[in-house]
Amino acid sequence: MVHPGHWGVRARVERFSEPALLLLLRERPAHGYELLEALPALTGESRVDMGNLYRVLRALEEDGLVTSRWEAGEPGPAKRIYELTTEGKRLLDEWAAALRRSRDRIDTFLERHEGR
Amino acid sequence: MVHPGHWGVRARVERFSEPALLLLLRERPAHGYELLEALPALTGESRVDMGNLYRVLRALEEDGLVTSRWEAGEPGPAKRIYELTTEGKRLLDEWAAALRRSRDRIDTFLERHEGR
DNA sequence: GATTACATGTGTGTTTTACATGTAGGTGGG
DNA sequence: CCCACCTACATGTAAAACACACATGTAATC
Repeated sequence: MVHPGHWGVRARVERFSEPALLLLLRERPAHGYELLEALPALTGESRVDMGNLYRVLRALEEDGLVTSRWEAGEPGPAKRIYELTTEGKRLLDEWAAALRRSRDRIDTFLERHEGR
Repeated sequence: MVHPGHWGVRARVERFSEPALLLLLRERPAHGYELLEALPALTGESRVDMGNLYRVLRALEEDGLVTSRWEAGEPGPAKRIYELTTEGKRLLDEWAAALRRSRDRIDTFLERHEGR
């Protein structure tokens, strides 16, 4: 976004949907589409990109941070249910720690901005 | 960073060096190298990339958010001194507002993470 | 006069994010 | 029954942001 005379500012945290995802999954197992609908409440974005969401979920699974199983039978297309592993919970805690540091940095900035 | 079994988390705010830059310039005009040394205290990063810093400065200037003048005479190489414009100050305030929202989102996340 | 430090840049590849599109089963209407 | 639409999962690709490496010139200092 640097240069088109536009300069829209959002102050997004990089890959914030990732810890949000992990937090939702710690609360209870869920399938992708469900997470897609629950995420905006946490991220503040109006919507989250599906493509990236599923990619992150698969990558998380590859590294053993979540597990998944196919849930058939119910009406509608088969759902892939994701569940957080112990490793995944550890990652979530790392994210929380990093986010705490990030928040403190923002606070420092804001205090300095108000002029103190 | 998604996929190589690595999952390093930093929770950086996107383009955070930009508002940091503007804040420093509001405090007083400065040249690039000076900003480079002052930035880590605000951003929390060990160092800031020069290339990107100068690119951001030029882009800001292109859009009238900062102005610059060459300062010769003094010992050492000529310095390009950057100064914040009124437009630039307005942008800084927008950033501050966005950062406040971002901090509140993080707080919401953290509270939900502690389980409340 | 070679080396080091200051100061300003450019070039290029990687990572992250956004946008567009594709597949496929189930549901309800005409 | 077949067409439109919804749910659910997935890939392709391009733009944005970022990091790493390199290039240039001036001046102090050894």
